[in-house]
Amino acid sequence: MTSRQGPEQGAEPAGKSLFSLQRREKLMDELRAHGSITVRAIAAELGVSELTIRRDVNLLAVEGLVSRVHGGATLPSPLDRTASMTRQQTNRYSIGMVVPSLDYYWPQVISGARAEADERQAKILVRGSTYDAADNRQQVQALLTTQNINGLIVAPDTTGEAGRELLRWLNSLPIPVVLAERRSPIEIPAHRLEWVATDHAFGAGMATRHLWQEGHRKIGCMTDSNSPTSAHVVRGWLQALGALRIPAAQSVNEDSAHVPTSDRAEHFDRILQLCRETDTTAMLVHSDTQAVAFVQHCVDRGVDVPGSMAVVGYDDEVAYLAEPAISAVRPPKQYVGRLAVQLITARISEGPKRPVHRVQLNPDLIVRDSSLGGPRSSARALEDSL
Amino acid sequence: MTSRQGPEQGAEPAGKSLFSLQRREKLMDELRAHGSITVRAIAAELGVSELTIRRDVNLLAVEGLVSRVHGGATLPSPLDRTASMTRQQTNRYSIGMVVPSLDYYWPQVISGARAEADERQAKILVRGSTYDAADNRQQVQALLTTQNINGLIVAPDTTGEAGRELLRWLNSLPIPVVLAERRSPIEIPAHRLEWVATDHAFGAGMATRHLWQEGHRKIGCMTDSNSPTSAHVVRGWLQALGALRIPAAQSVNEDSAHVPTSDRAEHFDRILQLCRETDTTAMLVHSDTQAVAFVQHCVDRGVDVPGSMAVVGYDDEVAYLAEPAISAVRPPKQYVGRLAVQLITARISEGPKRPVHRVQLNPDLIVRDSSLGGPRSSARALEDSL
DNA sequence: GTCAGGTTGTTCGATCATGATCGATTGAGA
DNA sequence: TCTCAATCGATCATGATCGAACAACCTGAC
Repeated sequence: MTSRQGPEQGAEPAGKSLFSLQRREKLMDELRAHGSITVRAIAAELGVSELTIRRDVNLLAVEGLVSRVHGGATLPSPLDRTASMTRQQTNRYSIGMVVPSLDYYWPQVISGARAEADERQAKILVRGSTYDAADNRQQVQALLTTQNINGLIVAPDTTGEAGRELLRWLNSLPIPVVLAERRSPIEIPAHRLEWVATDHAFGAGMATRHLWQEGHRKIGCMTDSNSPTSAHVVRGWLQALGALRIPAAQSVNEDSAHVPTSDRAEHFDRILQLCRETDTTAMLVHSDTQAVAFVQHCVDRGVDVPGSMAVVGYDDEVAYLAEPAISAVRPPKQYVGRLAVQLITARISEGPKRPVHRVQLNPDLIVRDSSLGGPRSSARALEDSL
Repeated sequence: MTSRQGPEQGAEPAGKSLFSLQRREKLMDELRAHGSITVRAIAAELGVSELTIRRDVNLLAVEGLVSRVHGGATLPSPLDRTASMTRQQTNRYSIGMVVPSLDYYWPQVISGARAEADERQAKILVRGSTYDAADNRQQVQALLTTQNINGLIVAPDTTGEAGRELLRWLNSLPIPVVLAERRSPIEIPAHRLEWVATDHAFGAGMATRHLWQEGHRKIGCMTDSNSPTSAHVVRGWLQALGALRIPAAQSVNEDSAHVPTSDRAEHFDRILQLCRETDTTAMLVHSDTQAVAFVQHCVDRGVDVPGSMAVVGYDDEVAYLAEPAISAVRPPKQYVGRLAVQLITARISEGPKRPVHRVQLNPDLIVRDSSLGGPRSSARALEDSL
């Protein structure tokens, strides 16, 4: 509603008179930028009398937003004895949240975010989107224009030129932005973006090492390149193979992204065939739903799990439902949501002086039956069973 | 983010006068960093009379925030009978902290950690060590056996086999461990180690891009391979060169680690010579102390800074002291300490269910005079001046 | 037009922060 | 234990800053 001028008011000290609210905003900006202000300097800069500024400072001090000192004000300091003891104000922020899916993975992230927001008396406004940059932007835009939000948590598509452009745009928004389960590239244009993401490469590595420790010496990987997670899983798997001195070139690495459900059985048969040919006795399967289907297929084909084919799923939504129950890597989804809210609220209250935070969380490995015991009678069993 | 900052800012002696509250905060910072202060030193540093400092100390002593001693003040000691008995209940946690240096870089990290610990009613026990794995271990061992600590913050040597072994040992300790300004490798044996570290590569990249934007097209790098930071600085610099399409192979990249002070002038002359030969008009210099010496040398040799040689220092301890004042990358040291304490206390109270956190913080670029304006008359001026 | 309510500016005595002086006190070394 | 230099605190002077009271101004409602 109020049209703001440029970042610096520039040449007109006494130009358009600001409303008191804008004055106080400006004052807080200066304060956050420099850590302190003098009444005199601000009064001169805004072209108002010092008394007016003093009144503003008093007002802000009552709200606990600044500490009054003789001659000016500083950021609230614990040394400030006059600080009101009623710390927890009606500090309610509105935080927008745009996630690419409302039925897979993200509900738990949202739940974590909501829990944290409750504790901080903030409100979360969620919008579902897709895994597509254009739609991401549309949803964010909708939040920005229809709601009055103080910060944004978003899990955008970061791939391709559209993804990079989207990141640049997010980086330039006037409100703080935190990416969830996404990283900003090292490029400068996104230098303000903070993020919290699960270290999926670590998780994949952990799963691979677990299979190795159980006795498997050929470990394959089944991916779903539809998901942005898959690239990290493959990276972690390859890294682990390297560390374990397993030749990656001969390892089974199949993608199921574009296999229609009708061809799934055939697809799995081909993978089992590949495993037999390469003596592969264990598979890391991205998306546990896929893992459940794969284990089911193995059981149907008489392939013993885990005796002839050990399976670790990546992600842990339904892995426990299979028979046998599937070991799975479990990303700390609740914590991702919680942390995103923590980052955004801290950023809103501390301003740009706070350094940009980028957090990785390690997933857990939940060991169930599908990966225990090591290969039994090696590839023979698998061969016999077919 | 990049912030423009006048010459007066920070801790310079005769700079802008601070408010009393800020003085007291600064005083507490110093106190937390070093454990004690002298009235004289603080008075000199802040450019105020000793009486003023004494008054501040009295004030803080009345609030129980310091213990007065003859000539200065110390952190509140239980032996101090004058302390108001309004103290809260006993500390909830004791946190050990082992840092490789007590006079460079780390005091500010300690100060941040102590400040955060105060707010969480925890106690920090600091031990100075060296940049050597064996001594790191000894100091940690000493803390473990002589004190009853609930968690450990440590900045160990992570290089070589000794470093890896040390990390394995730290990972296996029965108490939570957080690394400060160090990362654990992707290796599994350190999978429980959490860390918080400045993204020095990002900082170096930011500095390089800043120089590029100022018009420099050949940007060199001077390192100090004694420091564990240097490798990251070089990495960030090279990355940025790549992104800016500056050929790295022909770029000046010199190390000053093993140059004795006596040969320094000669060493700098050689670097200037190299810059002339390669048309290099800007240098990123690791450790701002080195940058100060380098700028001094340039001025002595009649090389105009920033006209003929622009300089950005890495680290911002003394960069503002040079003439001209040196632009510098400033790591968020206070925040590193704060965050380390946050991580360790959260880990202690939430237990192993909490996922492993690994946090990177971005440094700031403080732009001063030594890098502004771009190359003037290119390499000619540099050549003429020699 | 007028009046109420809000915001801003001016004046001036009160208050505050700081430094200088100078005895009183302290404590480390002889 | 003694001594002496360093440190401390009471007091005052000075200049800057603050706040109460009132005046001026703007705005919108009736």
